[in-house]
Amino acid sequence: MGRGKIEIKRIENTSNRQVTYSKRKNGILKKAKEITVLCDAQVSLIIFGSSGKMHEYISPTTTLIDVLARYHKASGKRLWDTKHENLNNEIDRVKKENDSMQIELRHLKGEDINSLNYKELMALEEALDHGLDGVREKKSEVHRMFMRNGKTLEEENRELNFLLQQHMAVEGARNMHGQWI
Amino acid sequence: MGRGKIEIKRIENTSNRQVTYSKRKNGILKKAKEITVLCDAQVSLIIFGSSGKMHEYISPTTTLIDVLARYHKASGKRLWDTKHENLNNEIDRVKKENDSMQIELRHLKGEDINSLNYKELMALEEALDHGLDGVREKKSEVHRMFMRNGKTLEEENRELNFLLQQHMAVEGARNMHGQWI
DNA sequence: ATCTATTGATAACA
DNA sequence: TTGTTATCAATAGAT
Repeated sequence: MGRGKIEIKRIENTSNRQVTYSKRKNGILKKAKEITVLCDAQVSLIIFGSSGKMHEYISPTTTLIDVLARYHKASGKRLWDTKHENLNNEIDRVKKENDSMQIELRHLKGEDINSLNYKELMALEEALDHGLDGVREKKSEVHRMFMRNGKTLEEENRELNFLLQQHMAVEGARNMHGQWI
Repeated sequence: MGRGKIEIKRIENTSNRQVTYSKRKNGILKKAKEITVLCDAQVSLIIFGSSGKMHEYISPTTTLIDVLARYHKASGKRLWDTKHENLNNEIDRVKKENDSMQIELRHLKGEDINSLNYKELMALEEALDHGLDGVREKKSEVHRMFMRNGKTLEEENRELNFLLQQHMAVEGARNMHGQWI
């Protein structure tokens, strides 16, 4: 329905495609509104263009939620049950991860190790030893850092003391002067 | 667009309304398919006629679920109820738990401990020491158990050997008997 | 965006 | 419903 017939296949020219999208999108929205009014129909229309921008029309006599509820009833297809299920699966997945970490943590703290065999205990000991090495090394590193800083602070302290004494000396002189006048 | 122009308002004649509904419904579905193909669009179209019968079109490149997810993202409107929000909260909660355990685990393994202060490092060292004590104790306990079990096995072995010798003696006697007949 | 020659959709009718 | 067809509406290509 235009200056020439077109085949219904992807329009390769990008700008033509976008223009056609815009025109036809308006056309469909208009048709949706019309059938709503003319025929008491309820329409839910959601369109995403290739740019990703969304356009929608929901008959004013209903809501998307309501349409989806009716869709569910009419088609039997699950919509948010599926969503629901996915969320539950996600929770299960994360909780399992959680549990195994929980167990590993307990083991590293020496708890719940009755069920471990000798080999596992050896591996655990090794892991703890390794961790302890790292922590002790870092600890002494921090300690050294602290000592170095402590030295600096001591020096600063000395300097501040020196300045304070100078200051007090000057103040003392001023006060003496005041007394004399 | 027919033998006469019509106003866009509810068609009062029921059968006319139904005929128009049927034709226009087909028209919109066709348009939806066309824009999908021509313009790489994704369309979700759900129509309920006044009879209550549902018709739908979802672009084959997507699913209704996906469209609804994108709708949620694009419009910010919530489609899923409190239940789903609760599930999402649960996921967040568990994931946070996960993260903190992840961190604790790393610390116990001597990883990512640069950000810890001296006090924290001391606590960590203590925890590791304590864990190591527990593991070593259990290890030696298991070792002792094993040794004791080893002894038991040795005894069993001795018994089995004894039984076997008895058995062989009996079999040998039978065979000898057979030869004699 | 806007303009139109054409094609496409459809209202009335059968 | 389905089909036909005179008309109106949508739109492809051009500006």
